[in-house]
Amino acid sequence: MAVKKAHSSCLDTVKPVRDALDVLNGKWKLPIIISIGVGNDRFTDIQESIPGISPKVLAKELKELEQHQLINRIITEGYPVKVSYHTTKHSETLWPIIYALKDWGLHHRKKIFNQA
Amino acid sequence: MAVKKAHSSCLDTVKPVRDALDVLNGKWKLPIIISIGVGNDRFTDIQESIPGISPKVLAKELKELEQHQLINRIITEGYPVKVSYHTTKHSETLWPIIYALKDWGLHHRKKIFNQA
DNA sequence: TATAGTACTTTCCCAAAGGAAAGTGTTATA
DNA sequence: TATAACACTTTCCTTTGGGAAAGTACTATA
Repeated sequence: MAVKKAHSSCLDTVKPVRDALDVLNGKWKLPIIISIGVGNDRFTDIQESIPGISPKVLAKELKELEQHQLINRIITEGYPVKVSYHTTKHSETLWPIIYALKDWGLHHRKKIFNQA
Repeated sequence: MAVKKAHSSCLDTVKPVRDALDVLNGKWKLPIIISIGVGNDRFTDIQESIPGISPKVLAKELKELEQHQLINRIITEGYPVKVSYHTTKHSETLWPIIYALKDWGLHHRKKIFNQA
C-alpha cells in the first residue's frame, strides 16, 4: 500500500492568524482604524479621508468595529447632536499589523513596478 | 456660513495598506502561505493542514498566489505526475505580517475570553 | 425662506466568496 | 480485479461585500 505521509502541522500559527483575519476582514476595517487613529473623529471626516468608501459601508463597518471594542462611539447632546468616534486602547495593539502591511504594500508595489 | 474643517489626511498609510490587503484578501491566502512555508508542498497536504478549506477554494487561491509571485508551482514528470508548491523569496517578506497577526489573534482572543 | 451641514438609512442590484458534493483521469498496489 | 491516492474540476447554491443613488431628520446660517 502506498504510504501516506502526514502533512506538517501549522495550526499553532494558522489558528490565531485566522482569528485575527475574522475580525479584520474586508477592505475597510484597517483603513478606518487608521483614519480615526490619526485624528478623524467625525463620520464625514472619516468618509472623506478614505477614498471610495460609501456612507452605507462606513456605517456598517463602524458598528462592527464598535462590537469588537476597537472604537468607541460617543454622542454629545446639544442643539446639533454630535457623534464622534475614537479608537480604544485595545485598537492600539493593531499598529504592528498596520505598519507591517504598510511596509509590505510599499515593498510589493516596488517589486511589481520594477518588473513591468 | 459654517466653517468646514478639513479632515486629517492618512493616505500615506492607507494607500499602501490597501495595496497589501488587495493581494492578501480573503480568509485563506495567509494560511496557505503559512502551510507551504512550513513544508507542506503537496496539494493534499496543504488541504489537510488547513481545517475547512475545500479543494475548489484551494485550487483557486493557489492560482492567485502564483500570479502574485508568492508561490511557485512545480510539475515533476514521471509515472505519477507530481505537482508541488513552494514559497518564493518574495513571500518571505510576509512573515512580519503573519507574526503580527498571530500575536494579535492570541491577544484578542485572550481579551475577549477574559471578559466573558 | 432657502440652503447647507451632519449622520446616517434605505433600496436596489451585482459580483465575488465560499460551502457541499460528486466526478475525472491516471497510476499503483493489494 | 478492485481499491485507493493524487490533483484537481464541475456543478449548484447561498452568503457576504460592496457600489450607486436617493432619502431622512434635524439644526444653523445667509
